[in-house]
Amino acid sequence: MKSTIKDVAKKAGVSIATVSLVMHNHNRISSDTRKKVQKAIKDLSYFPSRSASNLVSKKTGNIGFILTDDHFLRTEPFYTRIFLGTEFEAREGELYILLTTIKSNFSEDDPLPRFILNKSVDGVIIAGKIPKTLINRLTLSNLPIVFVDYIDSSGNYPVVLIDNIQGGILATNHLINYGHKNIAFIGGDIKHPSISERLIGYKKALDTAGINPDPNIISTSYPYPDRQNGYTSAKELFSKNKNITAIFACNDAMAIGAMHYLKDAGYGIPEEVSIIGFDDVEADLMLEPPLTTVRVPKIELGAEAFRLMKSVLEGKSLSAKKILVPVELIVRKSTRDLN
Amino acid sequence: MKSTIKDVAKKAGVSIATVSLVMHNHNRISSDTRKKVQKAIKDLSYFPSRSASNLVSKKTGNIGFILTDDHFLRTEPFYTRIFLGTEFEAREGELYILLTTIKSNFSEDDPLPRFILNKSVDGVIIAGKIPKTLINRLTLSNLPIVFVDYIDSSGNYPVVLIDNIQGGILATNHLINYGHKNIAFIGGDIKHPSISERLIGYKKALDTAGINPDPNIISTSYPYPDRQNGYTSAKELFSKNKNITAIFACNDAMAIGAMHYLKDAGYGIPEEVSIIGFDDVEADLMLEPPLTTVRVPKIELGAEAFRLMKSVLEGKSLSAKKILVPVELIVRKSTRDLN
DNA sequence: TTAGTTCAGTTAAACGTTTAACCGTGGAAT
DNA sequence: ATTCCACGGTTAAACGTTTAACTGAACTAA
Repeated sequence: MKSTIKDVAKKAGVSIATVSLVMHNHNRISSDTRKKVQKAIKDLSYFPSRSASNLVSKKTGNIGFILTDDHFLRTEPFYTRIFLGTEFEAREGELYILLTTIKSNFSEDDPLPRFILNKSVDGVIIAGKIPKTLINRLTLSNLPIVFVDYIDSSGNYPVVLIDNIQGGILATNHLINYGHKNIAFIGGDIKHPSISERLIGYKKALDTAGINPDPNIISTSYPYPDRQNGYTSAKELFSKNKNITAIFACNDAMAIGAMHYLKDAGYGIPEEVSIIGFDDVEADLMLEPPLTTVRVPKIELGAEAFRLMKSVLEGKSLSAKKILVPVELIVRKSTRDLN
Repeated sequence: MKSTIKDVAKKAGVSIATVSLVMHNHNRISSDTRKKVQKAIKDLSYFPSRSASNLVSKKTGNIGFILTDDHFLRTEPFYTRIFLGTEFEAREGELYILLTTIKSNFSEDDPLPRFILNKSVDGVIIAGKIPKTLINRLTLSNLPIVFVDYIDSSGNYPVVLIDNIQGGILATNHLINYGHKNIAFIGGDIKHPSISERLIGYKKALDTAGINPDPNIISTSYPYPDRQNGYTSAKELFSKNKNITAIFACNDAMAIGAMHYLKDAGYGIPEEVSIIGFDDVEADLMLEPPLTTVRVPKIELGAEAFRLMKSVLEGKSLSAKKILVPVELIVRKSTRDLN
């Protein structure tokens, strides 16, 4: 039923090698023959067998995509969007993406993803922060690895990152331009490189504006950046300093949590307190007021990671190329111009 | 570097056929030989090449998993959990899951998922409601199809479903047992089979309790079951009938929307109005009060779908087996006992 | 003793590609 | 006229499995 390269060759009256060469756009073939073959391919709706071609080319044709359970199931679809970007980009080509999750607390004894163990992938894309022990063990497999939105400090890997410093500056400058001076920072986990970079951006912007950042209004000690911790951080911040007029939260989930606190505490948003988030997730638009934020192009991040992986596989790319994806300020209603 | 079946054969001093037979637990092999071979396999950490074995067995070793973008990116991780269940279950075996999304408004002209086009899967799992036109076109490919949490009315396919009627009864009975009589129903889209079944359960429970359902407090005309529509439905319901003391919402997103309305309108939950949802998503616990709901075992649904697919592939299962997965009442704080 | 059967393992073909090496033809250069 | 080369295509080996058919040894039954 399913047609093979032989059927095509017979129908076009050429050898199977010719068909193969046509499939790969090899230029050894005259355009006459090429057309004949292409017609045959179309008529028989021929698709080459992946197994056969992988077998001889010693590729698997798959890319593994690793996420932690937490990230995959996150309420705000952030990493799922990144995955989707990778999938979209892969659709153009021959490679398939094998998605798997690992436990967030992946330990020394947990088995590696099976596509690593039985060598069913040509490379691995890792999205978001994952346990160090996994990275170490992955390295042993000698597979090309590309990181997205996270890079282990020690590692020298190709990576696609958000331009976090720029984002931090963008957000902070927006507030500064709106006349704010007491700008609180809600970071969540300072050990996360993205957060520390956004903090750098924040400080840099403050510095160029000649504002001295009050360490009391910087909160960076909550390990998990969710709504709950956004709420708690905001509460803590206001207990230390009542003069805060604006908050820069390092992701929208924490921003939403902080907004909840502000409402509970009776602060008007943005009349009394302005707030800006980071990520740009759907929920932002449902909020009252809609959240001003820094947009992270999630689909683009995933697509870029795939392209990077491809160029690594083709040997085109230097082994540790870093790509910084720019972010964009999205002004909505949660920040107020004091001028 | 990577060892092949030949290496194992040489090391164990047998033929490659013997190795293959051992790998497949064939009983033609003496336990002595078997042990020798297994040792060699382990020593060389041999894994058979998927390409090679797929090539000869004419399988792809992959299962496609199709979701709409909407479902994949849904704020409440419902279908992503189902996918994860499938992935978990697949991890035990040899099959890989290829996840892809299609546009929710998939039309006649949109291309089929590429794994269908180039025949890279042995079967397809479809989760959630997808456009009819996709189903029709999929059928032409002659691939085994398994549905999860949705079944096209016309179709006679193997399917894993939630026991929606039971769920409807469970939810409604809970409210009845708590002494409620004016129980509103928020369904979203009545054309969705799950919703119509839950409505059946609702009416059945009311009926056995001798309560006559007021058609005015049944809302089933919003196409998309999200928070927004939950809010709107509740508002509408209360504008028609002020005596409602309880709401059964067909998913937690709509329940959350309805809760928002209740709060905005000044109704105490559960003092004045009780509310029960359906699905059991993480967000439920964050709510104030935490939402009583009907738990859908999402991971289990996905796992069951995979098992069903496997048995279909092995020819074990009748072509149109239906599996009903039971649901469970989770009582939290959003419903009040009037007795 | 002989023929048949079972057991445990081997042989070899087949799966559908890719690609290095080869080949024949026609023209260009000498 | 001879040599060379470019062009356009073909041949055939190789990739790593699975499995039907085969083989040889040991045992059984008559």
